[in-house]
Amino acid sequence: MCPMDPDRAFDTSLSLGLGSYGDQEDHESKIKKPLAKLGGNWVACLTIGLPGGMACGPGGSASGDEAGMMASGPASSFSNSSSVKREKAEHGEEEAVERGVVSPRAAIDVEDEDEFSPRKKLRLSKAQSSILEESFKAHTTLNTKQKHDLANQLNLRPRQVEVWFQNRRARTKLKQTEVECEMLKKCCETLKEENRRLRKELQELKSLKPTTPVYRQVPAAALPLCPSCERIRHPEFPFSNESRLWPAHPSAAC
DNA sequence: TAACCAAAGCTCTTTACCTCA
DNA sequence: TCTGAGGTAAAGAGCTTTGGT
Repeated sequence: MCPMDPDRAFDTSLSLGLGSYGDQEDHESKIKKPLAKLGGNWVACLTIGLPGGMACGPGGSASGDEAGMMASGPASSFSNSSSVKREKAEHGEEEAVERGVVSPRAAIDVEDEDEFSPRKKLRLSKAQSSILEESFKAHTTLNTKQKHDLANQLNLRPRQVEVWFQNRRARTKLKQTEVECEMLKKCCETLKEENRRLRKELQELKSLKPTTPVYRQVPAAALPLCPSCERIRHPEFPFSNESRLWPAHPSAAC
């Protein structure tokens, strides 16, 4: 599989009998790629299946007053020093923000981009995550205008919104893969059971009519095929040696 | 019209940080 | 208090598409 070829990669993972994608295409995305199809039924199911507000992560330290949080600016914060950690541990994140120990994200980004280390880990507030989730439900990819609008609304950088959507698509795809894996496992079990049942049936038929040639009871689909032309093996010599396996075969390769 | 190039955007993978049991 | 696992924001590599020249 070529990881850099989304088409092929996606075909490999999705062509295994699910076939229930919606026709929804993200018309605002200029790339009509398979991932855009994830905006269809499967994504909808997965999204609904996730617990509400899950995307805000395990932090959950918010008091639940989301309106208040949004009104006072993003509660997202960085832990850039041990003193900040201590402050947050002792007084809670919101209080740290209020006390100015943890700066609002927007102020850091816009005004002092280079003040902190390159890896700036933030945690989105519940309100921010909720809005992003709602937006993701509407469209799994964003055009430039949508990205900037959302960034303004959430007081984030457009790049952060972009990254969030990238990660969100990745999570969706991962979930989807897990769902498919489970379905394939079940399918495999069903086929195994069917195989056992047919074998048992075959044994019973054999015991009833021991003189009947076996090949007449075997469905065509179960007969061996020529690897080059895929013709069914000649019924007159079902168990003959290799030189007589394909007596009427037109190909010299066999 | 074809070839080239740069920018933008995407996926995939990895890294770093945070939280929790 | 320490630690490992899990979740997730962010970064980097590489690819594709698109628009300009």
